[in-house]
Amino acid sequence: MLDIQLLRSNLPFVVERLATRGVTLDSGAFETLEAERKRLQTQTQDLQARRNTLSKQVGILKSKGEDASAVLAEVAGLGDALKAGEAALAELMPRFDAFLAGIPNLPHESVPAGRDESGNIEVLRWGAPKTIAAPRDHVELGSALGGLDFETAVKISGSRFAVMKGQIARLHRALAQFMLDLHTGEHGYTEVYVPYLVNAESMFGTGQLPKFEADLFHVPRDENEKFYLIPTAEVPVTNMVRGEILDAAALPLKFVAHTPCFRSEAGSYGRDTRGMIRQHQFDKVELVQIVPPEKSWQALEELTGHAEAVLQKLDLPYRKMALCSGDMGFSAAKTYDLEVWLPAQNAYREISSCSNFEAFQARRMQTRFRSEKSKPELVHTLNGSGLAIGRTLVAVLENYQNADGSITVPAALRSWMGGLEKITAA
RNA sequence: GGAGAGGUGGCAGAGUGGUCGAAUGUACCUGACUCGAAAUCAGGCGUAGGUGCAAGCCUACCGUGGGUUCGAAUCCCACCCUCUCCGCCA
Repeated sequence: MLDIQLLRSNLPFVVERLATRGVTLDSGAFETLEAERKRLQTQTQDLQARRNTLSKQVGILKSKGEDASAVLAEVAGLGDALKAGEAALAELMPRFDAFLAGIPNLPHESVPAGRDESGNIEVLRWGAPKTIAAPRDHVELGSALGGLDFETAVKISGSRFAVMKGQIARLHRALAQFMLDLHTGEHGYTEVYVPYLVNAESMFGTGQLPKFEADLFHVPRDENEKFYLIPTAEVPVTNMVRGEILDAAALPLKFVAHTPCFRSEAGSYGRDTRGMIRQHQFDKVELVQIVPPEKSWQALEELTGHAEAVLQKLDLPYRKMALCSGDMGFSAAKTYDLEVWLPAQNAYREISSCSNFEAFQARRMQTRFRSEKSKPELVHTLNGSGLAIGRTLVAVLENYQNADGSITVPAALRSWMGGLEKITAA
């Protein structure tokens, strides 16, 4: 959520920054809402103040045993105007809040302008893709090794799910273990285990609701309430601090979590239908940081570096992209995507997304910290995949394939694979 | 699933219709005393919003949402959560 004060004091600036995202803010609608809000609120609060004063007088008069009927008559005269004002406010404020909640974050000044992904800027390229003659894709490799089975997954659930078996399943698990140990051991993150079903307030806090309900899976709880399956650990982990006023000395908070992620992938029916690239369920190791505002830009660089370290230790070629204004997510002020080399696609594909949300999520969550003596101040939040495990598995299979269809186990993973150096057909 | 108890400020804990945003204790901040500290004493100390150049003034908030009333932390209704006991369960 944007700072309401910023919209009031500098609406043209907000309009201009949002335009770089391809978003047109209806400034006329805002000005109308704001004028109405101001009129109703001041008027209603004046009436409330009058009523409170008179009601106090009633109490004083009655305690003295005096007649209060004149005051009671006056306060009765306020009744209708007061009720009408309160009702009008109660009707207006949700519309006002909904308008505000639907506005995406403003891109940071360092974000390149652009309409779509073609405007993204490559800021770094690491590692040289190996030359692989006639590379096979992960579906072919995994199936031949007896470790990837999409047909069975279709029977159990439907499309966009996978079954893994044997050493491939173990490799998948090894990747998660490796990433968790790296981030906790070398990057200073605290491992957390969190719920996979969350409430609507949490989804609102990180910005998935109200705009992106269609991308989420829902689980009914009772007639009035439902849970949402998390689309990323960002949601439960970041919301751990929702509504909190943190001690300044406790910052930064750095959490890492390994969770499954569930996405309905509404609106992407034709894309990446083959293999494990785009699934309804996938595992991810997520990095989350809660930091003081002045530290967040440095933290974004560090956090992205932590995700890059995973790729480097696995010796997987990748490039780092600065997303342009038009390609960023709703809540982000700036995002780096890491894209890993996939030989069979002859392309770099997204494997991590690292963002600084500045105070956008913190304001929705009301997460603040108390710097010495001053008023509570909103924190900044960041997160990034470190990494998406399903896609990392794909990258390992395709980049480490051998001519005979076997897979060399990357050196960094062998201690989690019982020392195994090569995966061959069972 | 059944029975009971309870949700009030950072924490503990009063308050059951009226100058209550809320006693008291504790923690914390400032000052006094002290060579310094402890102890003691005095003062301060919730959040959000509105308005104002500012000092300030005003509004809302006692789990959440409704209701009764001139007036609700307090009364009524619904819901949520926590704890204890029983049952079941990994």
